[in-house]
Amino acid sequence: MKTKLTKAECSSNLKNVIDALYVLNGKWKLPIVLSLVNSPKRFNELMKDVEGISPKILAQELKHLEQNELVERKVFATTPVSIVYEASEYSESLKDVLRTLSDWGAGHRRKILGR
Amino acid sequence: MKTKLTKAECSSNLKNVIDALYVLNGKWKLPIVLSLVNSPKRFNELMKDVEGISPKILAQELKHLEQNELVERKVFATTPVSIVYEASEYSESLKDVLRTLSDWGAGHRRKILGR
DNA sequence: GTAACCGCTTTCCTTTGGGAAACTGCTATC
DNA sequence: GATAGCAGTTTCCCAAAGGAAAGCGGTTAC
Repeated sequence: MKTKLTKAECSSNLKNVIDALYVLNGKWKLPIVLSLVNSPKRFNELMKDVEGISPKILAQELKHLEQNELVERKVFATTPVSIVYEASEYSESLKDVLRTLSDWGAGHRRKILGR
Repeated sequence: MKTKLTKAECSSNLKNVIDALYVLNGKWKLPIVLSLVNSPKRFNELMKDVEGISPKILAQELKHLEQNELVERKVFATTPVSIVYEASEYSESLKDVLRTLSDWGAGHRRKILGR
């Protein structure tokens, strides 16, 4: 059964959607999170794994992701201290979001570009 | 059962997610689509309904949405011709995407801001 | 014929995001 | 003592996104 989105579904949820997009937006946030989901990494390891990112942007995006509790910065009291970034348990909540976006994106590309 | 995203879920789907975000991104695309889902509208009606948008941006975003087949531009041979924009049937496919994003966004705001 | 409406387009400007390069303070190694 | 690595920061620059204002070609109402 096909139904249009209701008015309620539209307007009352727009703010939520915009909030969600704000967290995921930008060129690097998802690549960083996905790299950390594969394995925790140190700053310079991330620099190598996330190809093309500059240290300024990486530092900035890590702060944003930390504030949103998607990434955790762990400091170990070795000498010298070692700092490791890892995807938080909460970042698993993105699973549904990313699967839905991925499915729609794949279908959309097929529809618009035919491949 | 909680599981981390698999490597396959991560890297192979990143491009799809980025494609999806590209279509939805920007300050105005969702407000325009949602306004048109409520009811089809003419250009100047949209200008009033989507508060704060400039004609340049509205025209530009409508073209983008048309290219992505989310919005249809219909020309009626009245005198003078009347032009009506409406949400396409395909735009209903966004329903799942928007519900998922809205749910996550709402939960996320509660988590981060506590409201 | 003049004013007003419709559906835009054009020009110019500001803001934002992102990139390149150099630099910093600390530690460790040679 | 010099060099290198870590985890960034700072400065400067460029490009893309977006906004304000004006204009434009057509139509219709006065």
